Amino acid sequence: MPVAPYRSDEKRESLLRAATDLLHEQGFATTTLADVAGRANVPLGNVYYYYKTKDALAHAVIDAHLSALKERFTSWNDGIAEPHERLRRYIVAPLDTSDRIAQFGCPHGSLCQELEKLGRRAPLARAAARLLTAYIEWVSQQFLAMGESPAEARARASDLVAAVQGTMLVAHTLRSRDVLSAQLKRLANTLPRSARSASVHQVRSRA
Amino acid sequence: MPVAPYRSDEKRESLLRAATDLLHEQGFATTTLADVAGRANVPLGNVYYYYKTKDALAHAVIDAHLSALKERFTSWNDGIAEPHERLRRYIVAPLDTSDRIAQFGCPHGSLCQELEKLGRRAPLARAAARLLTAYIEWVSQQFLAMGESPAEARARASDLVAAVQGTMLVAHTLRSRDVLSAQLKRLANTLPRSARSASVHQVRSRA
DNA sequence: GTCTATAAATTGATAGAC
DNA sequence: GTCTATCAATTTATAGAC
Repeated sequence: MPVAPYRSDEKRESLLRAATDLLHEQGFATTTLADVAGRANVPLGNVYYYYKTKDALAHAVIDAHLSALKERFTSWNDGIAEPHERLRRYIVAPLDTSDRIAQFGCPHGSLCQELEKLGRRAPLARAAARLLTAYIEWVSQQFLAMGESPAEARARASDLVAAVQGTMLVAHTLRSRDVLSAQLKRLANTLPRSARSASVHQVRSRA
Repeated sequence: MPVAPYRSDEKRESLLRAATDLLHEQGFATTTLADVAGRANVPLGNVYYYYKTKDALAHAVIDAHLSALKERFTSWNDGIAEPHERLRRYIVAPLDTSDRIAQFGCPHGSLCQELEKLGRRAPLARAAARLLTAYIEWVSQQFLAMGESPAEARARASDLVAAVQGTMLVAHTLRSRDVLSAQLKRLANTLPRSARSASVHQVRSRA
């Protein structure tokens, strides 16, 4: 589906990358469009040609996060046979960028939390919430594939996503990569290999 | 230690209460001093007589949260004999205000997350972080009293606080009191009654 | 101590030349 | 499509009368 970007799309994507990083590092409220323009090496006035409002830019960031998330899920579904092992990979995934997560928190979770506070901009909050629900749905599918009942799978998924998110919050607040690492590893060890007679190899290639 | 408030302290406390509620509902960045003044029925200009800056007001809110937290810990230490039961009470405590937590998230955790983003106002972030560390320290003491080793107690405490915080984030994002309730109850059920030969009745009256 | 202006700074967004 | 200049609104903070 994605084609080679046109010349003008490069600028759009440069702005999107700058905004993605800045929303992670500084949050939505603190990040000004001048910040974004500056990091992307684009004059302030030109930002509005690509994104009509600040909200539209944030919305694009969230959409990009969601797309990337779904690609990761598809990749895990296709590349890892055991749902148990997929979940383990999900849990330890933050270790790939542990320094940034210790410094700035989870790029998805912190967006969810902050945007919920922006009362009149409810659409943005709803969009960010889809990031968390995407996690929960995918994790739930893995527990289903491990033989859990639908209700149990949903509950376990919600618990697990909460534990991962909470871990990132604590590690970020403590600014400690070590806490993040140790805690995620403990969390991975609590994973059951299967529920009862788990029918593995069931979910493939659906994010 | 607390004495009867003077007349002028009433206004100060009214502002503090308004700010506390608004920081929970709208976050720091979204809440204007005009909002606070309005909710406290105080003219905008008068706010600055009691709190020199917005940061000073937020700092007072955090200090008040921390004091309230420590009182709660002391109350639990003194009123509940079993550390295991103290932890259960900690876990289900959010159910006392489940509606507000489902709507606005954890008043402590969301402050931590948001204030971390305000780069140049680092002192505020550090102050908010003390809320989370206060939880972790108290929980750690309970695990110690249950016979865990210091290292294990610290790890378990970090895990438990993360799980509770993550649960509030997920429930808030899903805006679901039911998710909050069910998930916290499951979490409470994972509590061990003791480690090995737990020497209970050890920690009392120290927050 | 209280309150009404209003200053000063920031920032989202636009106009309009090129 | 690009970029400079600027508007308009918001908001922290202060001045100064009472």
